[in-house]
Amino acid sequence: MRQETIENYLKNIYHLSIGNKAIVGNFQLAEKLNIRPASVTEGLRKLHDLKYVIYEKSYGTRLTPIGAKLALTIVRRHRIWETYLAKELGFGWDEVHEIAEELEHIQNDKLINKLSELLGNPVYDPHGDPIPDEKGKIKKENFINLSSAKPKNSYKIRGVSDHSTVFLKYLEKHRLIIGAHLKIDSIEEFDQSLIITCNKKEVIISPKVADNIIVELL
Amino acid sequence: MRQETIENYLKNIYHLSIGNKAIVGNFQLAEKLNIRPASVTEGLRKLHDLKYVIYEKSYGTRLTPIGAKLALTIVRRHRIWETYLAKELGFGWDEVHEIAEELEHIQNDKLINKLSELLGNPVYDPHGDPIPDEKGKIKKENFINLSSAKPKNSYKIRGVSDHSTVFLKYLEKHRLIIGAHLKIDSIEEFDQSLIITCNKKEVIISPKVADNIIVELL
DNA sequence: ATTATTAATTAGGCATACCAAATTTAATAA
DNA sequence: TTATTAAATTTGGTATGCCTAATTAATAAT
Repeated sequence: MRQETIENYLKNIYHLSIGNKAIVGNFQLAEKLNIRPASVTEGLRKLHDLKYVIYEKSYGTRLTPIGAKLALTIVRRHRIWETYLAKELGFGWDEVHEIAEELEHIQNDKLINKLSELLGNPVYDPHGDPIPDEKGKIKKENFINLSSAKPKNSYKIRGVSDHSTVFLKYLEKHRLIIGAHLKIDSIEEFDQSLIITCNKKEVIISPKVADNIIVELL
Repeated sequence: MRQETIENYLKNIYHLSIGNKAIVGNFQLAEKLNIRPASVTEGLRKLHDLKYVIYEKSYGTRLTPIGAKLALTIVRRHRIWETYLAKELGFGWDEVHEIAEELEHIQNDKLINKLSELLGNPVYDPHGDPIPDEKGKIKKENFINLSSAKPKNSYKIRGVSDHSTVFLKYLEKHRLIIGAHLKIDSIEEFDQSLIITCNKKEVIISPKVADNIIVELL
């Protein structure tokens, strides 16, 4: 199996098992990998043989310790590159994801460690995601999705789940950036829209948008 | 055809047509690409269809303007990355080639231009090779191989043809680095070894080594 | 000019990573 | 419990990029 293929599978299994539940289904994984479920079945069987995952057919998949370690290596590479591109080269937070998607497959740990050092060993990337350290240790915070926040409470934006350019450009337009404070005024009963105050301005946010903003209760 | 495959073919055709002659043979190209001649025949037919090369069977191959442009893009990427790794991240000149071999396939011109700018738009990489500019324009110098240098003349080292770690470590050990001045004392008749003086020390150099050192007559 | 020799091509094959269509398995609702 | 629906798997197939072995073409040597 090509190294890049392995890495893309493991990375996405990792993200799915963090974001949703421990056991990952083929259908979701197929969507993330942009391939058909039939191909995923095949790929997972190989990754199982390679001891990267435990794949029980028609049930689900989870990472082995070996697989998790490699997954975290890729996540680290990705987030270090994103941080580097934004901080050192002046790319926008909406541009870095795509480039890092390629750079994360460069096989050289010394390179990543040098970049990390140059950046002062950052713990968060430009999207607010925690960067695993060299050993794969990653900060675990109990931030929540804005979509599950309660009215009248105040929150601080800590990150985003969607990294696409369109989404990030949208957030920027409304000044909904990492670190910003916001208060939930009310929740629209009809469609679950949030009416929030941020930067002294009222903004209405769709449930889909709220679902991709990560906040911390203040 | 995968982009990386295309790029590796074109890059190597470019290097062979500069170093040797305009028309490149399959056998040499196979060696450079580390694949068998039979596979090269197949690859070249495809590159011909894609208009990157003009391939005349059993005769040879040359780049089209389109192909040359892409080849120079790859060469630029490679050399910018090498310079970046050496100058900004402190990698040794013997380490950078391998890493750049991967990095050169990252598809983002803005990235390369930002790196170039950060470095002050360098014209030479750590091995003394000229870096093409954004338009593909590359400095053409008439340096010569040390192996074709004449006794009693003095030269300045301007570059190397082989970029392998072993070779570069060897040169470093003898202080035969870019910029160093040397004088050819004599040429051994028996095996064409060169007896040279560099940094006030006499060094004996094999023809193979001399063939991979590029010098300028002083 | 004929013969070696070396290079290039053809023919037939293999592994990877994907696919669509048909089928099976599991989960959910009636 | 059975019917319905959704997810996962199997089967058979494709394109890519390589390979070896056999053959043909070009080059060099006698």
